[in-house]
Amino acid sequence: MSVQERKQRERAERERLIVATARELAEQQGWDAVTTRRLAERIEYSQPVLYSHFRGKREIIGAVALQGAAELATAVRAATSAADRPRARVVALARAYLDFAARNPAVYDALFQLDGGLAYAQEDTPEPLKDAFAALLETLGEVTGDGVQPGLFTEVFWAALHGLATLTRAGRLLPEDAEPRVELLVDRLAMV
Amino acid sequence: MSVQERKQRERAERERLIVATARELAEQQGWDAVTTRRLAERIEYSQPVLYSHFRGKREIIGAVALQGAAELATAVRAATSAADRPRARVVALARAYLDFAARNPAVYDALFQLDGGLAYAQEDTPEPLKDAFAALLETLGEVTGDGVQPGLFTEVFWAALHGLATLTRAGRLLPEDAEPRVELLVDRLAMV
DNA sequence: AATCGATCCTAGCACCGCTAGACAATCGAG
DNA sequence: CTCGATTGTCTAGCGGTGCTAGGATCGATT
Repeated sequence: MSVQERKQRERAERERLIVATARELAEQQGWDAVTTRRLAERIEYSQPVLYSHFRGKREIIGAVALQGAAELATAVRAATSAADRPRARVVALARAYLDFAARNPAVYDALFQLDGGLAYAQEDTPEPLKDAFAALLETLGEVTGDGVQPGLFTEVFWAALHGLATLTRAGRLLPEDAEPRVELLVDRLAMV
Repeated sequence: MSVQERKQRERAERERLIVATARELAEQQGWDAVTTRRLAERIEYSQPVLYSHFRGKREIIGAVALQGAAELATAVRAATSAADRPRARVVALARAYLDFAARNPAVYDALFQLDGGLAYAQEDTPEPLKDAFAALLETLGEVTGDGVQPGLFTEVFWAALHGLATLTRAGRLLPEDAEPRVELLVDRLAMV
């Protein structure tokens, strides 16, 4: 029995290695550089091994995305829990979100820009994604204002953050004015 | 002389054909399906002809993007000019923007999602892009509110719209609630 | 120790963006 | 009108991509 268990452990370990390597390579040189050949070479296995763990490249992207979603949720919760007043919590949330996107561009791309084959806003949405949204909802729910559904408010606030994150990263917005943009967004959207 | 002129005209015509075909193909089957081979086949020329008009595929995407920017600006101006009160203009702007993104997903991708090799937020930004931003600024400038730069406000509002557009298109937001999201966004962000 | 199943790799498919070089059509000079 | 030069286009091919079939090899079990 323990032989099989060891094999399973090694297999799981190798799968982690694949995801970590893909993520690392993507952060270093962009997702375009993450080819199955390069990835296989880095983990020191041949290409087909990748396909014994994942259906294809998109599933590898999806795995990185799920990892990122969990980290994003953690980062947001850590930032908001450190602030005591509602407005400060929202500001902290916004900063943490944009900071995460800026520091982990490849992961953010895997989450929201690339096709990782993940289902969103549905019944079978993976848990980490639902939880990341929940992390936003926890803080934004208390500044939603009257007559508005917290879920709807969170979607709009999230969309605004997402827009800022992607447009900034794509060079459409200059990063210098990031802070006043956050201030403006929070001042107007959040009912504090 | 007129022979050369005719050739130039034919060349320009063929260039339009390339851009139009690329756009059409992208809208029909997505940008992944826009390969140089398929594109060449559709315009009934060989691949290298494409490279006598554009440096490469990204420049073709860029050409579609510029076309889209001009149309977006037109659509926004048409929508806003049909409304008489400031709030109605902002709502019309938001609807027109999201509508454009929903109706021309491939063009919207070329503009903001893909790499078309275009410069943004800079000195040498192509005119259509600057003009599209100007179209937003014209309407949003009058609802910016005190103590805020219209440019900054426009960036934030635009980012929110962009976020809604992309997240909706990617299946991250359900399209059913689009209208209340717009209402919420305008109610909160615009100082009417 | 022999067997047999799991595991992995080599080799290759069809496709991608892009380009060198051959070829044909057209133009201008004599 | 002829002939060389120029312009335009195409065929063929390069190195790369994601992905997979099929053979080889290894190791656990009998």
